[in-house]
Amino acid sequence: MKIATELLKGVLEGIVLQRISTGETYGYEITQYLNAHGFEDVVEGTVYTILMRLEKQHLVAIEKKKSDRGPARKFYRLNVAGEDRLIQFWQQWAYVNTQMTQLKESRHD
Amino acid sequence: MKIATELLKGVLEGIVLQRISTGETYGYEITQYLNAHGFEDVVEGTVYTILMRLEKQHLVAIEKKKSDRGPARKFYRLNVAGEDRLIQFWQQWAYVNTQMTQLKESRHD
DNA sequence: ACTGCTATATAGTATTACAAAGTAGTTGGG
DNA sequence: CCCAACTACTTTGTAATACTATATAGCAGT
Repeated sequence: MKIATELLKGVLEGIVLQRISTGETYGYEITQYLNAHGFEDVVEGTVYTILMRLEKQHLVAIEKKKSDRGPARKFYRLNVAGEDRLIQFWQQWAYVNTQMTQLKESRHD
Repeated sequence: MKIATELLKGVLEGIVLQRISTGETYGYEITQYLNAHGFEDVVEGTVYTILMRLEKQHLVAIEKKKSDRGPARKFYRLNVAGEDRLIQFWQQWAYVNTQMTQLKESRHD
């Protein structure tokens, strides 16, 4: 499904954090995963910008490892600040979700 | 609850469309309503820019009416294109929601 | 060599929410 | 009458973020 890119703002960062939190991973793999799981139009450039943003905000630990299939990979793991941010993200998401549902179901007086 | 403004991008337009769809309304009222229903930090400037965007995209019909309490109000109603857009919005929202839930519950192999 | 896949990086653009300030009409208190 | 408070709309500028497009590079198979 085609998703308006504006609807992904803020969401994609949460998704990337979530993906990293379940085990160390790297940009290319994250992109492939998202493309195969409902976010078909997300491109590499987007994921890499997010990863570099996370790094700049000190939410991740990075380790470079050689690959047997191509260039070296930069593996990401969440640090404590990253885990906190992820928790916050899901709380906000749940909250927005709740409010949206109520809004949709409510009528004018 | 404090919501990251990035998480509202795209969402607010849908909310405003939804609010208009349940009966003709105007900017100030929409702002008040949102502030009282989970979106406390949304300010007038934001709502008015959205309304003008909707107008520019020909999704609404506008009627100016005198108020007994202050300056004249600009009332908004959705036209057919606006209704379509609203339907699309909820479809995309539901889709993203589904994918997010699956993503949160999934683990690395 | 060339193609394709793996992998990272970055410059530029469009969109959008928010901050901040301004303009105006109406009402009620002093 | 003046001023504050509330109602109501508008506009300018800024920050954040996803996307477009492109570049770089390693490795494998033909």
